[in-house]
Amino acid sequence: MATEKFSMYSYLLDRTARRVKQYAQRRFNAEEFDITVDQWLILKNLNNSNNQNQSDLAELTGKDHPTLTRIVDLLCKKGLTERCIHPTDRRSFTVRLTESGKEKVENWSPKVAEIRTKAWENLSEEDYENMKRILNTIYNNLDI
Amino acid sequence: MATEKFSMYSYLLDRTARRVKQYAQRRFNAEEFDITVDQWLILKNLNNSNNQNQSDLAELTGKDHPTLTRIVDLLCKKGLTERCIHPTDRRSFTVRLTESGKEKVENWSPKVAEIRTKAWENLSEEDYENMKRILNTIYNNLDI
DNA sequence: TTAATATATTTGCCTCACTAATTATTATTA
DNA sequence: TAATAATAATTAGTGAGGCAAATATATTAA
Repeated sequence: MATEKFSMYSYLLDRTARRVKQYAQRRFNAEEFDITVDQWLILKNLNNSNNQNQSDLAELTGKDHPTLTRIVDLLCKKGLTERCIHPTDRRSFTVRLTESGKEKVENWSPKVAEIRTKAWENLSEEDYENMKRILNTIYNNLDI
Repeated sequence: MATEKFSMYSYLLDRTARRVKQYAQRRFNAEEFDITVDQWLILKNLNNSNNQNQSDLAELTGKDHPTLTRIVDLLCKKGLTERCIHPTDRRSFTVRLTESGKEKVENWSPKVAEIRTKAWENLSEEDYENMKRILNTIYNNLDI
């Protein structure tokens, strides 16, 4: 593809991703959800497969290790998750939802899904599939 | 659109935007470009329309004001831009490229364009247009 | 003209991303 | 087994984004 002409995508991607996060965060705040969107991502993943070690959890959620460490710190401080010693590897922790964390995920999942839906007004399922394909292609093109 | 099923876009958007930025930043670093991708965005915009005040520049680049202030601080510290007093409004500064800043933009623009192109392997112009449309629609759907 | 309001920029505080380096532990190999 | 390498998690430093509040100056209205 030509060069200069196609440089704007990084700007569009960046600002759209930021707005998507910002919009969700404001809705979270307005509902006094008391959690960040990144923290929610971790909770939601733990709800699907609890008791992950941090490395796997980082991989699953696309966070790097230092970032994941800090997010888990914050979640533990809020009493939503806890670190447990790994049965066979003393370098590792597994992270699991507390009761309070489970409740949070269950009570809020529908609301979050509704908030997320807003972005797709005026767009079709085909758009959604196209977008998924394009984003994944870009992601893989830039494999590190 | 249905709910839960369509919630993954925020994750895909976020991780793709991050990888796009990360890839460019690593290439910048490898070339000893000595600048961040966000700083480059500001320089590039100034090159198109020099002597913007900070508010307009923030609007143009999609940065919020505090962030723009800090990026301009760093660019000034590097001697690539300078703040000039606004002729008629003493609250404002205009920002302009120094000679060194202009050189930087001119010398590096082709390289940056080449770096940016990498993301579009295996994708068509139609994909590009679709993606632009979808991202802009999402952006406007979440108008703040 | 004075008072109230609006605007441009900056500062402080918190969260997150990326890199490099550190610590503790486990696995490998000489 | 002893030395080396690899892995899991953390810490430190820098850049950036978001929000709220502060400062200085302009604009508007009473």
